[in-house]
Amino acid sequence: MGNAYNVMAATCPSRTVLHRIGARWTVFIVNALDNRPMRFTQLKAHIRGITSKALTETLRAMEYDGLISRTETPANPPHVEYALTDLGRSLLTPLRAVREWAESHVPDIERARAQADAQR
Amino acid sequence: MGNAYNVMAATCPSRTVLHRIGARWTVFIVNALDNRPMRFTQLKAHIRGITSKALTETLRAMEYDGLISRTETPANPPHVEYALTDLGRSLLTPLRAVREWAESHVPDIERARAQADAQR
DNA sequence: CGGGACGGTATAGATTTTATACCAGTATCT
DNA sequence: AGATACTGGTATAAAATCTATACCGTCCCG
Repeated sequence: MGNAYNVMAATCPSRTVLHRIGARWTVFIVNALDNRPMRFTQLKAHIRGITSKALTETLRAMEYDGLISRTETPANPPHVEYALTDLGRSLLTPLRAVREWAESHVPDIERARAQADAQR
Repeated sequence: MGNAYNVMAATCPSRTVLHRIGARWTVFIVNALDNRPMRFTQLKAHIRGITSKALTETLRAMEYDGLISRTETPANPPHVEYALTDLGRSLLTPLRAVREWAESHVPDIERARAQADAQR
């Protein structure tokens, strides 16, 4: 019982989905919201190096896709919380694995690069 | 015993790694080489919509990072085979999960988008 | 009144991706 | 012999995306 979608097909909707979840900052936001909701400035501080614009745009796209919820509490200073939805939480499993792979294979990659550099 | 790397730090080497494995076409190539080596034109035909340039550059970067091997067999017409290395195969597990998530959650995402569109 | 926190926008420049064409070497067809 | 096709790519320019930097309005605190 495979499903009908195949990312290898240029026009398959799953490719759009893969493109979205593979976007530059999505993996960071999903991992950041892992176990707690976060506010805009918290996210910006936590994901070092992201600009407000990139954060805003990625959050908007993820909200549109139903991966996160945006909750505005009327108060001042303004209080806006972002949290993973159930759908977003289901994405956490694979994306956490990707993050963990990156963090645990740095030495392997550096070794491969050094070896490739030495070869020439 | 966590490791010393953290992708949330702007200058952590793991971020460079994450950036590389999150690059546009890496997930496609890793999944395509899943169970068999493939030649350039096979890959290009299998991953519908990729251009020669994107394929060449992604393959070169992945080879540099030690994720794939490139084997040129002296024959004509030219015969060049790309295959996952052990390191690349270890990346297959998380990236296959990402691909599968994309393929299996298309209806959820489409539903969320339709609902967001309806709301305005 | 001055200054800061919050949740962002605006604008322009840099980088990356895509589209389109083209190439050299060999083999095969006519 | 000449035309054609397949392989594994390059070259070039245009289009899309990402980053850097500055700035905003509202409110509160002192």
